[in-house]
Amino acid sequence: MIRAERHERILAELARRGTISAQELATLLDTSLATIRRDIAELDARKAVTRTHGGASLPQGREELPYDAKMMAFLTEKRRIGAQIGSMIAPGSMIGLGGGTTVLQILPAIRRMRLKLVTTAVNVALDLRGAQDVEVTLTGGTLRPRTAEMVGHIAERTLRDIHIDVAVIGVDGIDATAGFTTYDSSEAYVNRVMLEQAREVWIAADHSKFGRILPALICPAHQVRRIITDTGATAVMTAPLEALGVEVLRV
Amino acid sequence: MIRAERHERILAELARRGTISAQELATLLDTSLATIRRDIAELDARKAVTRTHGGASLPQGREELPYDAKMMAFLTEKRRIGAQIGSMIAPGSMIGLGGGTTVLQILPAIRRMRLKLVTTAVNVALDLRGAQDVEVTLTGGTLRPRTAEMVGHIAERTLRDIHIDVAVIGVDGIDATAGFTTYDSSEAYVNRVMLEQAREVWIAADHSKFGRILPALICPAHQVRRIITDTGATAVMTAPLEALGVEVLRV
DNA sequence: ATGAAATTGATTGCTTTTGCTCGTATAATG
DNA sequence: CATTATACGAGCAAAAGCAATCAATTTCAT
Repeated sequence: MIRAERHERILAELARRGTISAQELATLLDTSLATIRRDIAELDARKAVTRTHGGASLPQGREELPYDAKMMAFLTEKRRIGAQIGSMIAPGSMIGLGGGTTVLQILPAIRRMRLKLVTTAVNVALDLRGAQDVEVTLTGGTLRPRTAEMVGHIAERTLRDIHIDVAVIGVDGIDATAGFTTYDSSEAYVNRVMLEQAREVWIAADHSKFGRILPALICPAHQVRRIITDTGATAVMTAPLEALGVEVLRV
Repeated sequence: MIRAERHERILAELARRGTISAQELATLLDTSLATIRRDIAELDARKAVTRTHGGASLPQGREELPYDAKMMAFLTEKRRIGAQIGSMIAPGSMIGLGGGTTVLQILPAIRRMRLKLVTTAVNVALDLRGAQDVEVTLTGGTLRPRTAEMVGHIAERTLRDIHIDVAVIGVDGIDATAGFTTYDSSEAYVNRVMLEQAREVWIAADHSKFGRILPALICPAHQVRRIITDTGATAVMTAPLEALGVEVLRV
């Protein structure tokens, strides 16, 4: 039996049973324990299974949010930014939230507030599940695997029917002339729709985003009311934006 | 039997009975008391169970655990049901998935398939993020905290624009005359819309759901093509449904 | 066909897990 | 309250599982 076939059958057996011992697999697939262990190790390295003493089990579908390493960059700054934004949000208002690691840091500050909220980010929604007084609406749409954001015409249509008091989105690039940009154009487009539905637009971004220009335009600089960033943003970085009427808040 | 399996079966037994003695577990799992005690201690350390003199019981007081317990009840049966459903799904088809703990067990079987999929359940979507060949669409809508399902007119509108080959939903009650029912009427309604968009409707439910009638009707029995359940479902339970032309599959 | 590379299965020494025993602690019963 | 049965924890020896290595086999490209 070829390796790929063994792997398939191991996964199939696990899907059926949840856990299985190396012994059983060796019997089932009529091969040696050494080979089974190697297989399990490989599948484990690919995160397809979880290796345990004596066998393997299905990886726990932990509701883990899709960021880890990226989350580490400027985490403390992002936390401060998030807390600041939370404190500026009026209770009872309708908030639009995009995706991204910085936006995620707003959630601890608002989960005890009374709010209505619409989001394109699945992880935002999941995090706020359980927040008693936050009514969460998801836009729906096609799921983008990397960021867990929903995009496409479904998301757009949902947003077009909603009036948002404040939309808060994260961006990957901030530049006075190039505007606010990100990597993915479909995400950028959905964000733009959200902004168009909002009376007021805030950008949450740590200082590393200043001066960067990325392929997908979300919106030009003047459409944004304020940027909430950290104290690492120098006057040189922010002055061109302030000249365009964008308020920059450093926390 | 490997440790992970023992843990799972301890949790499953607890989910069903609420409390169990170490003695019984030792007999049930055919292992020594010492090992059972160690297992219980580990699960207790993880807060998955509460250790008591003589055995273990479900941890009380916390809000989330009923869901965990629901998940663990008949888990092995649900896994088999899920695997069976996965094997019956045609590659390339458009699948609609509802929420619920049984439906969740389908995911291991389909995450390596090439599929399009629409779901009302946020946790289904998040779980399938990363499945290379599965294109996931979320319906959007208002998030129900307890089940993480999306309901309301947004979900309905999204579904109305989608043609589904097979819709698979979990239910809480199965009764030939009362039909398929669940606790929450808004979830029931969204599920019904999904069924209406589907060429074929399958129900995934362990045998404990037979004979139960709950407040919210999803659809009458005859609208369903087949029920996939476990071997615990007796002929007495299933005959009235089969008389209505519903195929019942026991796995 | 031939040699290189990859895969497999067996062996060995080492680690983890398991089950047993015994003294102590806990709960139930009269 | 004292007694008794049961459960518990710790320590330890046996068993099971594991990593590393290596020889045999298969696969593949030339």
